[in-house]
Amino acid sequence: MALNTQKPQLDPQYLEKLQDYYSEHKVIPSYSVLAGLWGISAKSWVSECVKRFEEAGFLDWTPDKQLKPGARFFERKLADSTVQAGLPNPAISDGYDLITIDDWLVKIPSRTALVRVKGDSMIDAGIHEGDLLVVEVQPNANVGEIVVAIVDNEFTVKYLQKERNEFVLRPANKAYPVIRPKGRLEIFGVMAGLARRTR
Amino acid sequence: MALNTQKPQLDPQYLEKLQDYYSEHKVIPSYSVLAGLWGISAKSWVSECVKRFEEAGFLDWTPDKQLKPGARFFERKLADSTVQAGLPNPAISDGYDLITIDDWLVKIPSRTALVRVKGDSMIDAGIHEGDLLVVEVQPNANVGEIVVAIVDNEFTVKYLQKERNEFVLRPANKAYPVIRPKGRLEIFGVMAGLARRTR
DNA sequence: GTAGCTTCCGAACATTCGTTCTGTGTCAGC
DNA sequence: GCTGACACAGAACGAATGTTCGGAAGCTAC
Repeated sequence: MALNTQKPQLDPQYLEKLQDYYSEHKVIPSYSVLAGLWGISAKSWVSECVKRFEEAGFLDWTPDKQLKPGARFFERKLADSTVQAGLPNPAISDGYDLITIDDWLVKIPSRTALVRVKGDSMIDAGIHEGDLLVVEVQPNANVGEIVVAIVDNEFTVKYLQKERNEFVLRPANKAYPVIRPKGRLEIFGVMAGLARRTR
Repeated sequence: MALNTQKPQLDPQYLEKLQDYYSEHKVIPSYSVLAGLWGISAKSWVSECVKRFEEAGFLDWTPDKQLKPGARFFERKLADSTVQAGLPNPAISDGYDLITIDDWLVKIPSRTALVRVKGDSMIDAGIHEGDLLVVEVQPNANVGEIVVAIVDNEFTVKYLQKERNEFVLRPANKAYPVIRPKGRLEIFGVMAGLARRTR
């Protein structure tokens, strides 16, 4: 006997279609538009579905009672490589975790900044030009960490190292020289992750 | 004599308040809420201001005539990283503030999956073990693209290449061999980006 | 069978939406 | 002092919104 799941069913395709719509327009549509999007012809049924998505945490309401994305709206499925059984159909298998990329990358939102990477001086550390560096903003760092420092009023991403009791910035690319700052080394923050877009 | 600027004035504070509202709720509010937000007591005037923001490219309309963020909505005021003295406020990515990292990486949510990278066979492409690969799920790909293929019931990330009219999977690491699949090559999707956590 | 769910449709309805139109106060230019 | 912009307020109005309710199918269980 199957145990009572308690939760009413909700069509994952509905959520996907709404997510696609949102990612295109950056707005949640009205019930009548949603009806068209989902192939439903009764607003009353849309209302019911919305309620379920709300209870599941995918949708929410503004203080002004307008529909908005909920906490779990931006979750993505994480395909587990080991448990894959031949079938390329992702809809069926249950081997998915759901996570949001932002939550995974950013631990302390208030102290986190994003910096666009310029140049290829850190290529050997797998940091490419155009990457978005996730930086935890703090005024100091440990030797060996990848830091974002401010040199000549510009951001620089480098390894932090020590050389004869002085801090130096070492690139991860033999074509670039080690930077030995004259005065105090000004650190903007420490690398906590990165995001890259390739398509 | 000043030349006629043509463009009517529009209060930058209005835009900022709307951006703040949006970044909190991820939705554009109605005219009456906007009126409250802007300290205006006539919807007619809100309508006029919206028109101006629309003409300036900050707001736009969905095909269903709903108000939505325009192309320039996510622009940042130039708090440029290069001109910054001392402590910059989180000077982000070139003039643009992202809604979320997720939004930057994922274009079609319903066809996007995340795959955890195993091994270092793509290290020369800047793909490290443990990285989260953003994959657009599709059954075929172009030569030269980085694909996620299913080989022996496991996900493999490799370059897709052609060799004597046969598809092969080439790693980006000289220590690994080229994979020449026996039968049909089963492609799970194409790499669209990646996320890495280093801390 | 029939009883009880669940899924979905359709109409009715008050509320809210955005537009339009008129009116008021202020400032600039002549 | 008059005129014309411009920035806003306020009312009026049809259209669109989301909710409620009643009912028609379909499936399951007994």
